[in-house]
Amino acid sequence: MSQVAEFPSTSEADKGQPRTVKALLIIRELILEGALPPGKRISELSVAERTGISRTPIRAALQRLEEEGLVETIPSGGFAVKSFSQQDVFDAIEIRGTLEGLAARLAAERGSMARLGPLNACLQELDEVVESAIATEEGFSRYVTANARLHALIVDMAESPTLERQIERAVSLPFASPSGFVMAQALMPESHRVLFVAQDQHRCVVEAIANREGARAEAIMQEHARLAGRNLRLALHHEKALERVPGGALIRKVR
Amino acid sequence: MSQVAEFPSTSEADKGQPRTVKALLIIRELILEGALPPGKRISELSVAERTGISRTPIRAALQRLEEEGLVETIPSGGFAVKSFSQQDVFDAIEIRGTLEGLAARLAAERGSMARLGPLNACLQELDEVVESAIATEEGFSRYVTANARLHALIVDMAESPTLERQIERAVSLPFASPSGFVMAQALMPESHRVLFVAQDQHRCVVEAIANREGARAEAIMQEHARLAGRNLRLALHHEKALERVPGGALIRKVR
DNA sequence: AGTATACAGGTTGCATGCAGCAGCGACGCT
DNA sequence: AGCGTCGCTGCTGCATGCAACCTGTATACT
Repeated sequence: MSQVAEFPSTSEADKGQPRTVKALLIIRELILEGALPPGKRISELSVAERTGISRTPIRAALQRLEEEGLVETIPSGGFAVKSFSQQDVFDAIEIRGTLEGLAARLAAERGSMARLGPLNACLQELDEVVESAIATEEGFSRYVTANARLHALIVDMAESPTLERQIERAVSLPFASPSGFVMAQALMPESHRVLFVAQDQHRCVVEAIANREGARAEAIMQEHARLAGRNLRLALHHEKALERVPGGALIRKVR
Repeated sequence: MSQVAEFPSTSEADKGQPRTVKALLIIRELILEGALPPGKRISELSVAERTGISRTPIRAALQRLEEEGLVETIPSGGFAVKSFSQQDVFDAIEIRGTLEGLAARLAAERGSMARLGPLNACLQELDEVVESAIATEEGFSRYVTANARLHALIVDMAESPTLERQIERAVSLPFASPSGFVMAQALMPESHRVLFVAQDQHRCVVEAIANREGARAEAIMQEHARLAGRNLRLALHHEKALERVPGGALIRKVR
């Protein structure tokens, strides 16, 4: 895990990025893949050596990661990898559901119906993935992409930059993201059917938005998020599955 | 506006603070009081000169302010003061209401009833302020303090650090805070009675929490936040009142 | 006259030096 | 032997130097 010269999969399109962004991506990746264990202090110098970037941008990246919630400051100075109780994760999911619910309601109340086109297209793509290719690894991958896009489209339709920012932040805890547990589901046959339920909710929420049924859209979206909570509960009993959850290593086994 | 040697009211207890925190407080104050007009680029060097702090901590403070949402990055580099449409402000208030509503529901569902003591004490203090001293300037000030404490106690009772963080962030836009418009109300007689309504909602939400009526607590808290929206609407017609809203200078007159 | 170009000033992004502090280990004292 | 104290090492927080970049202006050319 401690290759000295090379660093994780941030290979593509790193060249033009400013150093700070590069450092942010690298450190986030290191944390999520578990290379930096929770609770451990992150030495600026060691990261600087491993990445060839000087301490200044690394420091900046760590500050941003603290805002994201992945690291925390140590009273005596510096930063440490944060860890999360299971309750924390459930709460994060509930928060996302609440905010996405608000987005869905606003989309229903004030969204421009012109946006329904892309939404429906996205729905249809998800349908195809769920119906046909869901058994394959690549199918899950496609599902994750399309699922993320659908959620983004709904948030867009709310037309509230403030809300968008807030949701972005809520989702920056990766296991709270809409796609957080999908890849884990590939390993848990008993949760395959959850995808059908999820897709049904997708259809219902879009229908509710189209009908300007704000309260309904909100309620569905909240319940939709709770599916992730159920998957988390399942994954907590599957060691292998939890490994596939981004940032799963940060979840404390004992609460 | 450009006093060279001195800076705003950050006089008390600055000595022991690290430079970064000091810079953060100073810059935030400069923005909120309107010394740095919205849209204007914040020159690191000029702030450094005005504060006597070097560029490094100033830069760090600006990054944090960007996360808070008070400044934004300029594509060509550096930071600028952000401005907000009226819709942005309403949305920010709605988001706070949603999150505080979630907090109230969680407090009702899983909060420890031992926490009701301080809550009721706080309620009583608010009662006294509202009944007697509300006509005076100092009365409003006391109201702001106690109101902030009540809101904080409710959030505490939800016992969710994640949610607490998220609410902290939502409230970092100062005009979205529970106390954002209270000081403005002092200047708007027609909104005095709003305080009675607000206090009634305080009582009701605590009662709902005590009875473990989660849905009721959530709904009341959401509606409670919308009072701030009504005050905003009033304040937008009172030039003087808007001046008393922290960060009021950042709200664009035209949407 | 209008436009394009080149130059200059200022500003950021980054690297690095330095001082101060916290943590840790070893040594001496009781 | 146990405990307290001293010294050291490594680290962070901050200051500053430097190069690249963007912007704005003035000039020259069409």
